[in-house]
Amino acid sequence: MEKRIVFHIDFDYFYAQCEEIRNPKIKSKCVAVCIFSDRGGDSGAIATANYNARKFGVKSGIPIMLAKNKLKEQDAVFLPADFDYYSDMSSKAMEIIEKYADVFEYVGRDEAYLDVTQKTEMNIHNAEHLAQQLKNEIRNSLKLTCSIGISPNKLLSKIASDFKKPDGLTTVKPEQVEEFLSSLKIREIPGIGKKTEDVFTQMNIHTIEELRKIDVFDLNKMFGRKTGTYIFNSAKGIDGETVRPRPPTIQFSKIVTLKKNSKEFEFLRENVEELCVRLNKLAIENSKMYRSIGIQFVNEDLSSKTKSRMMKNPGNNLVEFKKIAFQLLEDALVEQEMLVRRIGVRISEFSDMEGQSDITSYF
DNA sequence: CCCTCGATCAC
DNA sequence: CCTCATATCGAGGG
Repeated sequence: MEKRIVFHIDFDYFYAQCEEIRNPKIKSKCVAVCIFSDRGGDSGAIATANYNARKFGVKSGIPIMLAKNKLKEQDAVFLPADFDYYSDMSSKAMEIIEKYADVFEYVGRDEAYLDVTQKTEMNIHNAEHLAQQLKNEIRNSLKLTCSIGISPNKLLSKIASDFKKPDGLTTVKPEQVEEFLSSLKIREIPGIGKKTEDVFTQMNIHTIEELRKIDVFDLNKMFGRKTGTYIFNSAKGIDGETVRPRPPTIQFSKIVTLKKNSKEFEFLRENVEELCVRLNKLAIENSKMYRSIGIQFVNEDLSSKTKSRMMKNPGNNLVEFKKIAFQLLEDALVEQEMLVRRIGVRISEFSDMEGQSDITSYF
């Protein structure tokens, strides 16, 4: 278990690339894949954009309206997200990728880790050759491009796959780790987002080289034991996480944007009910019972509030589910000042059904 | 040790 | 102008 060779594979601008594959005519244009909310009009956000669009500042997460404004002078297409199609494309690609791995870890529709230590006999040249073959095979069979990072661990490979995109291949050998990381922005470390970055900016810390100078005790004080230690190790490229198949999902959630902002119980109740129905169906499809139920408000100002409750016993009875969800809603509304923009429901603390779903069948 | 809740990340 | 879904951590209270 001493040394490893790990790949991180990332499909380039995945949803937008899928759309280009389906309709190559749009490849020369700006392509933005949109998630429209239930408000109508252009309310919603960008899921992904191709590189033509990114040149104009259009990226995932920004409002559709803003993206349209940025691209108003351009030849651009705005397409509604078609997740079934992307999932199908993803499955086909993952099927190919698995074959190249000793151990395969699915991370999401557009991401995976591979441990290839055995397959490459721990040889970097073999690894680079294998990665190139893999890129070729998925390009030839699906017309899909991806970027791959190769290194001794998951952390470095993830950073490396992001280093050169699209269609990149980046290797970080053990002796190159320090040099590779030094010049990078701390934001490149997965898990360091906007908030964490802001804290370091305040301290005039921008690069990983600068980050390395901070004491682990100080980091622990600032971010807590787990995160502090994680950041400390990451700055040195240290990561012991093994590549392994993903454990089963431990929660399901659904959230909707309300037709209008509101804090009226009856209106919110109807929306919650709909979400309960969909989630309960999902639980049953997956043979899961849940023990915890939660609701979430996203307020007008985008701040959020959650309420949750644990049941004595796991179950998946829709009537019980709704009763608890409505109660949580009522409780949450008591102190509620602001209008609610979006409302969500969550179930967790799963246990498997195992045929004990219907106790009457025992008699 | 268990529960609830907010914060953060990242998509 | 602001989607959707999941996971994780830590504080605070029992």
